[in-house]
Amino acid sequence: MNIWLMKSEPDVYSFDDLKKADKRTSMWEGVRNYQARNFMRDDMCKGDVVLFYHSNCKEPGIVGLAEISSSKAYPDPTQFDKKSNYFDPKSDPENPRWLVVDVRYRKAVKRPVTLKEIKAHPELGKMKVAQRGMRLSIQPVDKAHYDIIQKEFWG
DNA sequence: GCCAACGTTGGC
DNA sequence: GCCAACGTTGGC
Repeated sequence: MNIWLMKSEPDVYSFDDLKKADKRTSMWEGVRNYQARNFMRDDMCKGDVVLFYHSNCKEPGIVGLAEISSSKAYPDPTQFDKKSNYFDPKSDPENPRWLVVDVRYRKAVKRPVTLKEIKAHPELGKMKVAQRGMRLSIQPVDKAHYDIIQKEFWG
């Protein structure tokens, strides 16, 4: 089982939005970065754990736990939707460039694990998300880091 | 709102 | 294939 950190801007799609979604599940649409796409395509498995991270907001940090609920990645419909912000005219419908997975809500944290705390923590500070200039929106998480978060924040 | 860091694009 | 210019991300 893999563990992932997935970023979302709460103004665009928050952890609460996922909770309120039909079946508490949503397509993770709009990924337009090849490295992140490749994680979805090559490495994600149904049941993988997801740390849901709020970015570009007042208090960035991990706000909840989710899981991958599709058995594999599949084409992102928004790439072909001219009205979508995620429309990509260069993507060929015969060979779609961008993929999604389904993500299902699991539970909220007792309190958010803020980026500030992550950076200040001797171990968690080593997480990718804490590193300077780290913009990747889907990141693998070490089990050791997940265990710490689980112990200290889900208790 | 600022701006550093990064990924992508496109001319050459 | 190089690299400058550009657009985006995302913390602050």
